[in-house]
Amino acid sequence: MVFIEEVTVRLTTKGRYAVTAMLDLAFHSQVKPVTLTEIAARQTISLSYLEQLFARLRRAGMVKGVRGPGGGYKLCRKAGEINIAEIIAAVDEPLDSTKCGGEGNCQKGDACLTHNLWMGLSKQIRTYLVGISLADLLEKDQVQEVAKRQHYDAQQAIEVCYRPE
Amino acid sequence: MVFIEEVTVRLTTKGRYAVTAMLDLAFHSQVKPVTLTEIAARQTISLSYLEQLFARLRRAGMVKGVRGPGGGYKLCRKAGEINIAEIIAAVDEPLDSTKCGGEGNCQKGDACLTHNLWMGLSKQIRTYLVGISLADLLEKDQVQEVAKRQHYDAQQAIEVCYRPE
DNA sequence: TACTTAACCCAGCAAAATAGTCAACTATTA
DNA sequence: TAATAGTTGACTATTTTGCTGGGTTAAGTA
Repeated sequence: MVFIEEVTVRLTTKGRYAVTAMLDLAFHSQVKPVTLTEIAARQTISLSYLEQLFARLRRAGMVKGVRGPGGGYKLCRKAGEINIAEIIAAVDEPLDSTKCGGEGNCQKGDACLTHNLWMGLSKQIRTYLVGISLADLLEKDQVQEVAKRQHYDAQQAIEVCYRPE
Repeated sequence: MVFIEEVTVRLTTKGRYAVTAMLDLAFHSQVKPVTLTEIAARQTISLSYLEQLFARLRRAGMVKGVRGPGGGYKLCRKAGEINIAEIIAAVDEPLDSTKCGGEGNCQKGDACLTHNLWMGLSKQIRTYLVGISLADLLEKDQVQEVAKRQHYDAQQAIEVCYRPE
């Protein structure tokens, strides 16, 4: 299976709003749908801005809108099956970030070298965030464990070589 | 001991430029200082923008400028002692991110709950990035290969620019 | 000393992203 | 039918981004 991976992770206030809102939703929508008005009030985010964010989250298949009285938003999947990276990716524009798309025009190797280094790091960060779900965050105790485990894994992955002085 | 920790990590294009430039510097400044003009050319970042970024990196005590001919920038510390989180923190404005600074005005517990969840995650991400140094990135296997090839190119370029005495 | 180099500093500026308002719609429920 | 709440789009203000261009200052070199 081949994904066109979105390697570049941006972690802006926009993403923070989205994650915060999704956390709020995951926490409150277990009984009934949650209106954006409620989330807006609780998290002090403007309603219209939330509407924009949730339009994207909906198109990404992460939430479902229920119209009419008693309606609101609910999660399409379980909180454990929604990770942080996809929330951020849903609200952030792709912004391809590769000045030399793939290979082509980077004759000067140095540019591509550093470029690839950054892409590698970015991918690591992404992998890290993929490993954290909404449910992980809601169950605080687990979070710490998961975090430690993933930190270790990631470090292994890049073959850290700390030189003692 | 109490630190006023900068918990919120922003990962924007600005931070990417900074990390990319620092990687370039770490890679090339082992022999002599590297000019911003060189980095600008290699990484296709405007010189003036690099100047802004390096002004911050310098104030953060990560790089040192050497004036005059043969000058440029060099790292203040070893590449293994400079981590990604501090590079990003140096160029990004603090942007305190806490709407309820500490405790005060969050009577509604839900808001603070979600807020704390986010802060917890943000802190994890920060911890993750603190654990990755410039040296870690440079010491990846694939890098070394490319690096060897490029060392020749780089030398050529230097000999072209600077006439050997 | 004069010249060059390159860091350092600053004012401003266009484009983009951010965050939000307003208004009109549609689907659902009571 | 009326109220609710999602859906959509156009439009605005503010901030950030990335850059241009003009300097000044320190350190080498002829």
